[in-house]
Amino acid sequence: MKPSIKDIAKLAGVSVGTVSRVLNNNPSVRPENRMKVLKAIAQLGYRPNPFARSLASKKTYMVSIFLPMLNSEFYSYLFEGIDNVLSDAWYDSSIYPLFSKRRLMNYTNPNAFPYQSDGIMFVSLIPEKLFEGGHVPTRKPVVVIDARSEIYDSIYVDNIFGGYLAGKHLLEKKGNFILITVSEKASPEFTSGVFVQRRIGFKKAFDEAGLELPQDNIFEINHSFAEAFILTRRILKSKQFSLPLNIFAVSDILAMGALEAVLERGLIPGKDVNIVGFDDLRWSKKLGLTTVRQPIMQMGKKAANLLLKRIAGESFPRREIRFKPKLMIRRSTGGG
Amino acid sequence: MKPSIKDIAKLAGVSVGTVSRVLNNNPSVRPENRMKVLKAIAQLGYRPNPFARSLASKKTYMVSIFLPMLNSEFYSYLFEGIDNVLSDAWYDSSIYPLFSKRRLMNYTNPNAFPYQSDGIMFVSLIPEKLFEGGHVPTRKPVVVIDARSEIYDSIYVDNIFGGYLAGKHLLEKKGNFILITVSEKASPEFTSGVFVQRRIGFKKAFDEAGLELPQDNIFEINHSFAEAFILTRRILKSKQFSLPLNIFAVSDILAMGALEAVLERGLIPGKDVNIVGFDDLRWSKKLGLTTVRQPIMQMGKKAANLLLKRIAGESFPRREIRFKPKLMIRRSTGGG
DNA sequence: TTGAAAGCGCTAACAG
DNA sequence: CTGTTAGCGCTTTCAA
Repeated sequence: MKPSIKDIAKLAGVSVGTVSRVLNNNPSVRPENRMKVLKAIAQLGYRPNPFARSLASKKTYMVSIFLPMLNSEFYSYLFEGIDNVLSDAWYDSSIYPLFSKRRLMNYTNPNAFPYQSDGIMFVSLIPEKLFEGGHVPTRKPVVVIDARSEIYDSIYVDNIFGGYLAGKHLLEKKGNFILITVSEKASPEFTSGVFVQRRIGFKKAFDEAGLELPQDNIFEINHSFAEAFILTRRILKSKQFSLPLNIFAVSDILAMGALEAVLERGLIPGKDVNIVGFDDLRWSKKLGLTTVRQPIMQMGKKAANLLLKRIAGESFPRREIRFKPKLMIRRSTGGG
Repeated sequence: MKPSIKDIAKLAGVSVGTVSRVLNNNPSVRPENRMKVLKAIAQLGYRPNPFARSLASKKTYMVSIFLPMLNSEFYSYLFEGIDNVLSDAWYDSSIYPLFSKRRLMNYTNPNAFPYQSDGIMFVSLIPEKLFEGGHVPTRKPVVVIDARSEIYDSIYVDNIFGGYLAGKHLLEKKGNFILITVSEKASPEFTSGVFVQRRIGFKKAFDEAGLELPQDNIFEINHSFAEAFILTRRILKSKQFSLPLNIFAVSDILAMGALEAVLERGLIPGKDVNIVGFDDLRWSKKLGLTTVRQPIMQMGKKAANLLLKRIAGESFPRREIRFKPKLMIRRSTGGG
């Protein structure tokens, strides 16, 4: 059987109290005893049982991360940022995908597993929309990423401004304007509203220019490369809009789909059709996609640091950190 | 403070033993008492503390899933399958991404968090390569998915056969043959070898046909849409190979990149260039990509069921389940 | 600086 | 069927 703290105490010839103290870096242990304990630990390959530990101490050195889904590069970067700072602080993290009512039900219970962690992160999810009463059913610190919360600390990019940047840039071009966005109506609780905000910003640029974006020029689809591709192909085929065409797709995934359709028709991106995306994923640069960059990894780091502070018990007013996005001009709108 | 089992016992006027019994659906509780307990539970909104529970019972009703990364659609489907059957059995699951030595280090400790779960899954990872000694540092049941293990139960698709199917199909075409594959040398421990196997199968088709695939026709890149795009563009531009060209890309992601490059050059997929991918992700069909289909969700379900059996203590020889992949012929090779 | 002992919240004999 | 009680493996007073 696995050795317990008692075995270590016995082998080291000290009490369990002392072993516990060296385990917790309590300075009041005679160096001599500390050595004995450490030796015994090494000898038996002992590792403390985290559940027992946290049952007694109320600490887990764990952070739980809730995400709406797993299949976007966005979350890889974000996680990388989060994990970097968490690891430095000797925290581990685990991920809980949240994409259905059924899954959500599990997390309605204040004693659900994820809430045993010292801190919780919600990514691209708004707790207020998820739980009745608007609160996450836990007293542990919560920070929200890639979405704005009224109750919890939140870290996100200024999506309205991002949409605005995209609009301003495209409005320098001639031709027809099209917005490809994502319908968030199907399961609004699992959605953060970022797409709506990008759209608002985009429209704002039009307002400023005294122009209007007709309803017919706005297309709502699911968030997938393929749907954007199909849609754009249909648009180009139908000749419903004359060229040049200027497309703002509310994410790089969508922009890529649009770009592919443009290429398929033998049209020239940046000339016949201008395309702007949002995110600046790793491949966007390589594909020459003009896009609105989010500092994804930094957001992750910032969020992790903030959560760590809350866990440490630091008390300060709810913090809301809004990053400024940046327009990256590339070939898909005739840039470098 | 949160109510504990004692509070329930007191309020219901029974002992903690009885409360525990109703919590665990032990039939030997008088219905009358059961009702009292249930009522008290509802009244105080009581939920048992999972750590205390598992400390005493050695059970967690949790499964830990290790993945190499998060950004592929493949894992979404797989997780969906897994989660379906796990949820039915009242199990919850959490995900631990494994992509760096540093992260791996955490999981070298037999008392690490993920190993407190009742069962462990490794996806696209080979435990034998990950841990010294070749064993996962736990006695909990382990099942391996999307990779073959010599020690643990494993569920995967016959990648060699899949590659073979792709080869056979392409060999019906005229012209030059190209293989786009993924280099797994950079961090071999975090890799399962599926790409190598697909390549082996592909070569086998050539062997059978008495043909050879020259080294110059094989390209190794990272697993990304963009790299496949860039590579294919370069190949097409250089005119190093005359058309028609027949490309097998070892994943749909890569195949998509290749397809995009083909379109960009104004060439016709299925005529000038034939492309075959691997996976059959959701959008592959929409894009008309010929590909080798893996029954991803079924694999997830199968794996979860197997793990559940192991958790239940069923003892049977190590099981190895190999699914047969299926070729889906579409426009990218001139199909429907 | 240390050991003894009382929990943390629960399960699982055991006796009745 | 039920109450009592001894743990699970650890932390944290409290004295000494």
